[in-house]
Amino acid sequence: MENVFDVLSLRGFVEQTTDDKAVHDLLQRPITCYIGFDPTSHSFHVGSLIPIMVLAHMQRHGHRVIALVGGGTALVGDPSGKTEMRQMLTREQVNENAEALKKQLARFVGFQNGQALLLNNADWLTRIEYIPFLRDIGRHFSVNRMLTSESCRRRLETGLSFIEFNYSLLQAYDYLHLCRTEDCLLQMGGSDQWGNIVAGIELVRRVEQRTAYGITFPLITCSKGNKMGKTEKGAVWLDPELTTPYEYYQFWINTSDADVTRFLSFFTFLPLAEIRKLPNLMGSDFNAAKTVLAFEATKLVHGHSEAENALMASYGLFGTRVIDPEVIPSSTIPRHVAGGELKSIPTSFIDPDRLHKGIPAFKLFSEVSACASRGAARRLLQQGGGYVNERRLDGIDSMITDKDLKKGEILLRAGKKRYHRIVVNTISNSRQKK
RNA sequence: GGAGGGGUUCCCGAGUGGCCAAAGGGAACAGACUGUAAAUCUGUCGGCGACGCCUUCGGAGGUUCGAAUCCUCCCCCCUCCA
Repeated sequence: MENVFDVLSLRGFVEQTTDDKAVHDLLQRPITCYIGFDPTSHSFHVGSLIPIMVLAHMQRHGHRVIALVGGGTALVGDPSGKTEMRQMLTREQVNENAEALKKQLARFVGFQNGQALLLNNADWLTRIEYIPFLRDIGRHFSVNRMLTSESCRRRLETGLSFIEFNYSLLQAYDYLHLCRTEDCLLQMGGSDQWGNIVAGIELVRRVEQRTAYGITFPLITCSKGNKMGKTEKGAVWLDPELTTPYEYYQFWINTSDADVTRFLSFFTFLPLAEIRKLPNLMGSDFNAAKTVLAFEATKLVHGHSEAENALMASYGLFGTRVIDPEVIPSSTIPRHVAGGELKSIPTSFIDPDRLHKGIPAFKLFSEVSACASRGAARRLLQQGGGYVNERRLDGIDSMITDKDLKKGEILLRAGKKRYHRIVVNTISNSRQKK
């Protein structure tokens, strides 16, 4: 079997390793590896996709993967990067979150038969006794050394509490623990975790006299250099309740040209050879590649049929695209469909009576949260960004009435690409808001 | 515990009695141009059926015709001293 390390490197996942050759050799045989995840939310967002994809690649290449939920470390706060101390969670919250995260993870990684584990470090960290910990673990850490670390130095300027300063000890202890109990010898993480990973490796060497390894991923940014995963509505979540499949699809299709091939290799399992073979993309050719990206990425998180719905809705709104069979042949994207079915775009229901009387457009836009507030909706209309059934509304006094109905629906558009569907409510009392 | 410096609208950061819903920048949004891209230019950027009203400048009171700005108490952060 192919060595994962080569796959990961070629796909751009590897930023740094503790020893390229040794890591490569290590991965020749099935091993156990882990990545830590933050359990402060009950859903991942796209920012966590890189580590998730790495776990998936690992497992696909026969390795056993551990997703470590930092329930214990979440009680402490990580000094690296963040300027603020992390908000602390109760164990119950962490457990709930961990359960939810596991479900999302299960779309990428199989947990059957122990081929993947989800562990919570609260299980061992909360049992630590202070004195033995100091004596057995603490002695191996040099404060001088810790102070020179990038993450500490930055925080020393703004202030760093002792509890945060200890974070890397706990992180290192996790590694030691997993090495002992699960024979885990590889930890991976974002580049901001480098220091913590190395600390763990050193602890393992000193205590167990074993050599452990580490890999870090690059921080994924858009080509513009800002962090990815944000839209006007905030973070892009994997949970369909927080970010619907349609919105998720839209997020990916709005990828910048410069990021498309990179994102295809990061966020899909499509063969690298095919991604590289994309016909030299020119101008609007990029859109075909983006469509594949959006479809595949949505399929991974929400399943094939949701991805197809999102695709159809997008075709209906933005025009159908025929995806050339030459473009990423392995993709299961439907290649010759006509769009139309809009049911997966954000939808609100409205009372027929209200519509009959007429509703000021700005009210309706804000009510269905196509705009953040009525003021924002007024601004939108003033600036010519409000549309009803693709007809631009002029003036802030525009009314929307049942004359605007088309087949019992009204299609609102805010700006260039934010659509919202209004459906007349036939069952009078189920007024729904989104 | 002592001395000093701070907490401003999403973020950074001006503002030290009325001209302040608060400079400037960033982010974001809209329009034009495009390809649901980028860059660029222009506009918007607390809430409200809105030439007015309401709520914001760490929290609570107070002085004043009038407070982000002055006073009192409290909370939090930073620096130095103990």
